[in-house]
Formats: sequence, structure tokens, C-alpha cells
Amino acid sequence: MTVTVTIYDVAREAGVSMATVSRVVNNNPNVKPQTRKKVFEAIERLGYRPNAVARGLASKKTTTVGVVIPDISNSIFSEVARGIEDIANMYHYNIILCNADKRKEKEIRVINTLLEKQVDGLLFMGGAVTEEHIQAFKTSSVPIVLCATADENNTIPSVDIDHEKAAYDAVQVLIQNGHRSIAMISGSLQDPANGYARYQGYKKALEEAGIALSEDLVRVGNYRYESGSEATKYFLELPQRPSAIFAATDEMAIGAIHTLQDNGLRVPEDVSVISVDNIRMASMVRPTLTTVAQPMYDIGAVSMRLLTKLMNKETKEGDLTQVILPHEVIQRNSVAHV
Amino acid sequence: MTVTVTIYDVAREAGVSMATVSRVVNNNPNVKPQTRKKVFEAIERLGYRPNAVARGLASKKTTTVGVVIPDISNSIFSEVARGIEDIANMYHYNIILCNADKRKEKEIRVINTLLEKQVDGLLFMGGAVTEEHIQAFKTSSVPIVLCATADENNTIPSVDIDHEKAAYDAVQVLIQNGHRSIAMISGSLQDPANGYARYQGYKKALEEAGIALSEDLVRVGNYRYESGSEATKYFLELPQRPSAIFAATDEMAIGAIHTLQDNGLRVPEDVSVISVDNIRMASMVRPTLTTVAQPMYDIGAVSMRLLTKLMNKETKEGDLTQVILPHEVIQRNSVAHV
DNA sequence: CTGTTAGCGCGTTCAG
DNA sequence: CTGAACGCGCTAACAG
Repeated sequence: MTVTVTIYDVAREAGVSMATVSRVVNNNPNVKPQTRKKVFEAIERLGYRPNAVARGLASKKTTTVGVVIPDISNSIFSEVARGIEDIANMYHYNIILCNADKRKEKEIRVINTLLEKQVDGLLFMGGAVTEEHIQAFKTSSVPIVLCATADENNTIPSVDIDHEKAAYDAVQVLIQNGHRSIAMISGSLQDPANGYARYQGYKKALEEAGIALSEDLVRVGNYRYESGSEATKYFLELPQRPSAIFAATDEMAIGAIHTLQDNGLRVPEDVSVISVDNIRMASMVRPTLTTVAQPMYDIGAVSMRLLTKLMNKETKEGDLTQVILPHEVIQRNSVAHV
Repeated sequence: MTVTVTIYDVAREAGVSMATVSRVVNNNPNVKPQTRKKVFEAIERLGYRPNAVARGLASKKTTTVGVVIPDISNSIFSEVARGIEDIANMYHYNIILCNADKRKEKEIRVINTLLEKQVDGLLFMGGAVTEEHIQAFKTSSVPIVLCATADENNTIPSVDIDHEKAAYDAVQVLIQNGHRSIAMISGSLQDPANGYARYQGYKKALEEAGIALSEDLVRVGNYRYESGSEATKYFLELPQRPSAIFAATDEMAIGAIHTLQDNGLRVPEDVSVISVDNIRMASMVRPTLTTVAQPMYDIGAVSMRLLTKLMNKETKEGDLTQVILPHEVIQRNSVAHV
């Protein structure tokens, strides 16, 4: 197809008007079967391929949605992305994918280019949702849903889990197993969901159990394996080492487990470890990791589904657009009774 | 922005023609600084946002490329995707991402919708490149590059590693460590790159070393952890168990390691394990996995870079467009001398 | 340096 | 059930 064949060429070839060709291409029922057939044949003969850009300009719909994601190479997010794409596909949308690394300026920038590209909707997965983000969202004429994040005031549609509760539940598992000296490897406290909220859950669980919070038992990591490892080394140098570690993410937990093992300690006999996420790797390490499962795929799928409803204006005023998906503790082998 | 403000509105507001607005928006130097300033102010005042769809129709360029990928939630591919997106971003392209699960019909389908969307280029990452694929590619007026695959006749631009050689090198490591009884956990032999080619490399290494190929020592898996585990169970029931296992992928290798350990065997003291890929997890298991590293990120980055050259017609006739990236064996702790 | 004028390929009234 | 005509918002010559 070196020369572009247009709807006009097809019309001429089939001996009808372009309006008719447009109708059959768009499955408009108001076409005589015989005419439809003629048109299809012409399309076949010419190898006609509809131009979605022209269609988009005329119809003001592109059937593509934008998704801004922190980092597609991170297994957490790639799982969410798969959920998004599957549902998008089901509703005949394509997705434009942009990594923004949780950096605000980049996030704002891609939001704007996505909007320029006239996406029919936007899925935002990022770090904090700041006032600037809200401003950017406001300039949008298409619906936006927050995916795996939420804004503080819950003014924007979103789907996420209850991070604080998830962390709380994880720490509860430890407490119910008799642990009192529980360390935490946290994420950045600037990160509202994976960082701050999970730390709050930890604090709350300790409080309720009447356990004093100790600064020495909290280290801030960057979600990755190595930082889990480093935090653990710190704990091991303490005069009295904790009997359990709660990591904000599985990766950090695995880093912790290995560092423990490398120092001659057994998990869970000597130290218990628990975390939140349930990435694939959690069931692939020894001991297998007890963790609170976050339904990544579903978060993606549900948020995309919500977005389709919003794009089709299927939601009525007052409909619930803040959805919290359930999490679940997965008992495996990294936690023992003290 | 509930009413759409167009280039025409900006022109009126600034007291210039739309051509001039177009020029400043597109950074055309032929505009008096003062005029430029007026236009920018008008843009600011009106909150004008260029419509990329209209621009695409008029200019026949969308600055977006399509990428068909087997499965974004698979860490191998998500790493490649990140490489693609980074370079795309650098050259101001966006990417439309489509999962096709290596299923031919789905691959063909998404190729067509991507082409309808008038992408400026296409990156194809899939299973086998069949005659049907070639036909679909031929209908394209935009360049296409195969990413982490290649067609049999090397007629289409591509970037990949030499899978056969990578497998060969892995098995060589085993042989040089004195192993003679080497099992393989293969991928599907229908899969040209990760399956068939890696199996060929295994065969060739054995042949050269004068080791007879034994059917019992080859199991076909599906690249995943569980199948590595199952294959290993099979090997353990053999009258004489192999002293080493070569897995076509890291995930299967890790499944093998754990199954070995669960059966009271030590890795690498009792059985050595090696594979190809070098996923993040490879350095996060105990023992850490010796493997042949495939530069996933680079494969993505280089293929995207190649695509930009093709899109800009920067490549001259006869330029090399089949690139093979180097692989490298990463010595870790899962292989021992026999 | 700036404005005028055609389309880009298609959806969508509105007649008939 | 079908066709004519307009316009979606913008780029790209071509004049001036």
C-alpha cells in the first residue's frame, strides 16, 4: 500500500457515495445488504484501510486512552498495566503508555501531551497527587481516573486498596504470633500510598497492641531489594535485634530475608518477615513469603472499566467512583510464632 | 476547557493569521520575536492546547509508534518495553502498547489496528514471524522492526541476541566445569528464538563435546517457574540423575533450583543449574543464579533507535538493519565443578 | 516575516 | 436506503 486509498476511492470503485462507504465501515444498519456487499468487495479489492486519525478528527473520538505509569519495568505496575490493557482491549480501546517515574514535572508533561493527542480518557498512576496535578486534570475535557493512588480529598474517581489497613493487617499477623519487637522497612514518607499510609498502618497496629514505637526500628527504603537488605543490616547491628520485620514491599522483604540468612539467621525461626504486595517472586523464594496481597491486575482492570463507564457517561451523578478493592493476607512460610 | 479553543481562536485573539500561530506552535524560526510573544500570550490567555489529531491528519505524522508485545506483565518484556519507551520519549514519540500473547491472529489484528491509527512506525515483538506476518507487514507504508525476534530470511530489520550462541555458551560453562550429564528444560520448539534456537545451542554444545543427546534429559516447559519445577521432578525420578541442568529461561531455572532443594539436594554442590535471561530475580535467589545475560533494556532501546532512523529515512540502502546484540555469561553461584 | 488558500480522510446532517 | 455538502483543527505550499 504505497498509495493511500481513501474512502473516496472505495466509493468510486463500488459505485456509491462516500457516505455509504462510511456507513458500512461503521456497521450502520441502514444499508441494503446488496449495497453492503458491493462495498465490502471494493474494500477488499483496493485493500482499503480506514484512517483512524481522520475518523478521530471528524468524530472527536480516538478510541485510545492514555495511561501514565511510574515504571513499566516494575512488576507491580506491569501487572496493573496488563489489567488495564485487557479491559481496554475488550472495549476496543488502545492505550498510550507513558512512564513518568513518579516525577511531578514529567507526570504533568505527559498528561498534557496525552490530552493533546485527544485520548478519550486518562488513567493516572503516579506518586502524590498534588494541587498541580488537580489543575492539570481540570483542563481536561475527558474523564480521568486515578489508578493505585487517590487524592487526599477524594474528589477524583479512583481505584486502589486501603494501604493503611493492609499494613495494619500485616503487622497484626505478627502481633498475633506473639511478636512485640517489630521493625519496619518503610517506603518514602512522601509517597502517600505505598509510603506514608503503610507506615500509618504499622503505627496504628503497634499502638493498639500497646507497643511503643521505636525510632531505631524504622528504616526508610526505596522499595527495592537492596534497600531492604541495607535496612536489615542496620537492624542486625542494634543491641537487641527485632524478632520480626514488616517491609512495605515484597522486594524489600526478600532483601531482608536474604540478608538475615546471609548472617546465619533462620527465617522464620529466628526472625519473621512479612510485607505487602504479593508479587510473583513472593512464592518463588525460600522460605516463601507471607504477605498481604494487593490485587494488581484487578486494580488495573477495574480502573479501566470505571473509565469506560465515565467515557460513555454511564455513571449517574452521585454514583460511587471511589473504589477500594479488598486485600488479603497470604499465609506462607516467613512468619513463625515467637 | 469545556469549549475547545482552536488555532483560529488564538489567531483572532493575537491579531495574526492561523499560519503564524501554527508557526510559533511548531517552533518555526520565521516569526518576529514580538509576534511570537503576542501569540504565546494569546495561547496562555485562552488555554489553547494543540490538537494532535488534526495535526496528524494534516501532516501525515502522528509521532506515535505502535508496539506489539507478547505480555507486558512478563518481566522480560516489560524491561524491553522500558527501553523502547525511554528512547521513544527521547525522540518525542509516544507508544501505543498492545499485548498479543504470541497468538498469531491477535498479532495480525493488532498490527492492523495500529496501522489504521497511522502510527509512524511499528515495533514487533512476538512469537514466530510467519508468512502471514510478512504479508501484514507488506501492507504497511511505515517502517517496522522486529524486536527480540527475527524472521527466518532476515529480510526485515530486527534487533535480537544470538539465542543459539547464548544457549551454547551456557552449556559450555557446564561442560568446562566437568559436567557430562546435562539435562535441558527447553521452551516450546515452535518458538524460534527462545525455544528452538536455544535447544539447538544445547545440542551443538553437547555434540562438540562428544556427549550423546539423551531424550530423557530434555523436557519442554512453558518458560514459567512451575514448568521448571515439573521438569526437574521428572529428572529426579530418572535412574541416574543429571549432574547439571540447563534451563532455557531464568524462571524455569529458579523453579528447578527450588525443586532440587525441596528434595534435599544442594545447588550447586549436588546439581548445577544455569540458564539464559538474567532477570532481576536471578540475583535475588539463593544460590544466586549463574546465567547468560540478555540485554533486555538495550534490545528495546536499540530497536527503537533503529526505528527512528528508518522513520527519518536516515538509513541508506544497504545499511545494516539486522543487529545482534552481545550476550554475556554472568558467573554467580549456581554452578560448581563436578 | 506574514497571510491566503487548499486540502488531509472521514462523519454527519439534511434532502431526497 | 442513499447522496451532496460541510466541517473537524491543522499543515503546507504559495504569494506577497
